[in-house]
Amino acid sequence: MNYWLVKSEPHKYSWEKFNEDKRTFWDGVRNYQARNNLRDMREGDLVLFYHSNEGKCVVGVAKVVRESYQDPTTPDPNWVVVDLSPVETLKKPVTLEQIKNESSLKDISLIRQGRLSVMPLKAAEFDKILEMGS
DNA sequence: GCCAACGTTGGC
DNA sequence: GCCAACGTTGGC
Repeated sequence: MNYWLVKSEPHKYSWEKFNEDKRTFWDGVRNYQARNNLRDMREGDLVLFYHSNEGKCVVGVAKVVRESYQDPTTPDPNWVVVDLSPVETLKKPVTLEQIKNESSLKDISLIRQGRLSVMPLKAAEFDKILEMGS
């Protein structure tokens, strides 16, 4: 079981919309490192959902329901998507500021590599953020 | 809206 | 294969 964090701008695709849809394919990744992370996702892996720009907080947990396949929005075979479904909404969103202030989370990619939109998390980091959000 | 960070592209 | 130019992301 692996853990991940994905970013979405809420006005582009929000957690609320995701919960209405119940399932979505995660498209729009056009960065090789993020793409490689998508390809490493396995069915059942858990994924934190982060709102960038507006909110700047982790708002919920999703899970991988279909492993990577050709991005249906482009014929370019370089790009893939995965299918995700919502699992639960955090009682309290965990803000970027809280994460920055938490010493055990200072090494996560969200902070160290701000522009990456799909990143792996260690189990301890994932658990810590869930704990902060409950 | 600005700008820093950083990935990508293309000329040499 | 280096590196300057350029584009994109995302925090502020």
